Amino acid sequence: MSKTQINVVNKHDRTVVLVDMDCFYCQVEEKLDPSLKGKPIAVVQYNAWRGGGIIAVNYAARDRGVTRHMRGEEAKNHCPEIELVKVPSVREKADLTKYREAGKDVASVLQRFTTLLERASVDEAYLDITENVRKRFKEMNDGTFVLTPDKLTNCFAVGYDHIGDFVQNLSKKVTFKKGADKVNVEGGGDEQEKLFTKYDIKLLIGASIVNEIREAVKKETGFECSAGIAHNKILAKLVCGMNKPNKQTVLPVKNVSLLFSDLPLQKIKGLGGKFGEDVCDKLKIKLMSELSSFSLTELQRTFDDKTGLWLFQMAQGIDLEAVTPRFASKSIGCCKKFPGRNSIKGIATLTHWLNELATEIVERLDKDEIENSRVAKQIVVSFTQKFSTEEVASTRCVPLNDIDVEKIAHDALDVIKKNTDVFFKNEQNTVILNPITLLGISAGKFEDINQQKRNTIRDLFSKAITNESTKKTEIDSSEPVNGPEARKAADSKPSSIKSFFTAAKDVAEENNQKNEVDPSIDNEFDCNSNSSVDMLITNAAADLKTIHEGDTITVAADSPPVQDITATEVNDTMSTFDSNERNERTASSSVAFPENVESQQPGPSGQSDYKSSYVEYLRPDIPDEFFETCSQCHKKLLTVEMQSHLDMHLAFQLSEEQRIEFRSQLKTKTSSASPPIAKKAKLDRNANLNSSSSGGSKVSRTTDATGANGKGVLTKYFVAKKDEAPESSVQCDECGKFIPIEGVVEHSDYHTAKKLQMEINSLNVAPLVGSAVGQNPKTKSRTDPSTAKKRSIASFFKAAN
DNA sequence: CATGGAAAAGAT
DNA sequence: ATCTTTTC
Repeated sequence: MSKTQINVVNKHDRTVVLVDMDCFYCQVEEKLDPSLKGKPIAVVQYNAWRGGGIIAVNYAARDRGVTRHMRGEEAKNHCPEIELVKVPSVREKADLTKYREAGKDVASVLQRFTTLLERASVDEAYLDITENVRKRFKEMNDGTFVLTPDKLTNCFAVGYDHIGDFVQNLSKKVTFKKGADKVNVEGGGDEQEKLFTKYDIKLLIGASIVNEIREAVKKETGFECSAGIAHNKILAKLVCGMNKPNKQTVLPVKNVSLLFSDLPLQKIKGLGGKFGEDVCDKLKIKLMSELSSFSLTELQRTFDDKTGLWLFQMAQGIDLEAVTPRFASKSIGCCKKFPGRNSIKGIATLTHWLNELATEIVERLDKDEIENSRVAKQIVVSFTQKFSTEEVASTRCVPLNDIDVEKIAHDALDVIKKNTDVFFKNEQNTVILNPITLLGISAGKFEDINQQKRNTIRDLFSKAITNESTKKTEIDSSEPVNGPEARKAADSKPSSIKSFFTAAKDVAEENNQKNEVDPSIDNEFDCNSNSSVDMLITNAAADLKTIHEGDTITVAADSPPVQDITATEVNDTMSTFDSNERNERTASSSVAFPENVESQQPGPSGQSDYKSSYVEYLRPDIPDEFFETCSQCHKKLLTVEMQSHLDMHLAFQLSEEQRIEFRSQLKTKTSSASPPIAKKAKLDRNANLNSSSSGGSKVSRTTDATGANGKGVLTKYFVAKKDEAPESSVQCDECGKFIPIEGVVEHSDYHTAKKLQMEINSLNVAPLVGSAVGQNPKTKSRTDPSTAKKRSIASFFKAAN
């Protein structure tokens, strides 16, 4: 961490987890056939040719040198006793259904821990557990949770031989002081280092949560997984692979540079392909550590604006990409290759395979409609043709209105034919001139079923409805559109919903009264801050070195639980957001959550509401004396984070200057003249950061145009909210946010819908399914062992605190 | 002819 | 809308 350290907005605020199932397909097969347990196995598809292609290898077989990328026969050579499990073929095509189902089971368990779950693939998911960490911290202060060594089994910390060393290291630096509003870090070291320590505590607490998550996954699905715990997605992902299987790894902030010091650049997600190679070539480097010796300007000159910034940040371990909640995939597709002699040369063959593919997607779309209350509106047909020596890939889209095999297959054939001037070779129009080597059909552009109903109704009566009712419609539709959540509820169980609302409101009003009697926030700082967390950590550190499975170690029994620690104090202690995102403090005791205010207004979709407010997911409240005013933007900032903030201004200024220069260069050239780089992969991450020029209000006066797009996101970062704390608010038990009393019903609506949807999905609630979508006997009833633990709907609205 | 199938996301 | 890249 030398001079190149430029800190951009809150790089350590979040606690992000990547959960990755260990050799997932193998585990699925082992679960289905327990006799395979303990044996070396590999999952293969199409075992006709050379034993089939291996798509998964369990650890017993890996120990014998078997790897992916081998054919079944080679695997047998390395490990004669290996069991090659064949993935089932349906319609002469590999059928991955059981793995998808198993993946859903796992994700359903994960989803119980946070709604901020993003499925990255069939066996991987990102979780943002920032909020869970905050809650647990509160529990630790309350004495309701004790961080014992057994909560960190199978847990590793990058840079330490043993997780206990990490804990020990932390506990030496951290104490809680009476009346202090935040973690007190002692000893030498600058503010930055103290901040790091604070962030490490979050990671440690996160690790204990992840341990429980993985335990739940194992208990309820039988599957084992590994996890990475860090402050962002890329690091979580990176670190997840470091200890496997059935282990988890946390990445302490200050050890990022240690990790990068010998890390091949290609290991970073997004740099594994041609682009990563290009970066290495152009910069003449191999390791991540070498990347950090380039300035932002250099990187932006060598690549483009966005890419340069991304690389620059990545070199510091910064990745600001949000965990975007998504359970269901955005597209459903299938494809099949027909290599070499297998290429499709006749229309009959083509028709046949299009029908096979169409059959599969229809099957999957039907199921998807029931599970996710949505219908695809578009089909994308992909096909590759052989033109003598060259393979030419094409994709064409066609609108999708009814989910019908014949129709889809026909449309697909149609669009393929239309693609080439001369499609047929012979006069009978039966032989294809350019044989087809790949066929694919994929469905996407999903629309919510309930949303569709609303739309039709609105269309039908558009002339008749008043402005008022239009507004109402939009409010109703403010649920996530892309996500699986928050659907179907209103139509499938209206009466219940209504009673929930009533109950919710009652509870909320009650709670609000309580709230007003509560001691004010300002008084909280007078209460005795306990040292329990410190003790817990210290003791845990000491014990961790010698613990064994099953040991029970009680710590902090001597620290009396402190009752008066409030959420606010916890927030402050964990200081989760950059101060320029904070609200002005108000005289009232309520904490302002502007995103809640926004969410009650008619807006686009719940999804985008979420996205734009995501940076405000946590909104702590901190007394004024901890703030300073930034000389650049005049925003109030945490003193402790001022230096980082100023660095950020500098970074943005630099990036803006680059951009202006780049634009003026562009204008002098003709648009058609594309530099050789143009063909390169341009990884565009962090649109929000890039557009942040508008945030530096001082800097970007000249180029306000960019602001139009980026403003919505950026203002969240840079503009302090003005409105603020509703007089009376109540904390939502679900998400921890403070809801103005008059908005409780709408807010509850959102959670209720989510929960209902989850129940409908994960339990076999036949009546609900039947009434919402046409009865379908094929409806899969996945059993959810968590049923017993599931909370009652009513409890969602239990009074906060 | 040979990992193959699948999905996301960005560029244009 | 189509093509490309990346990843598992």
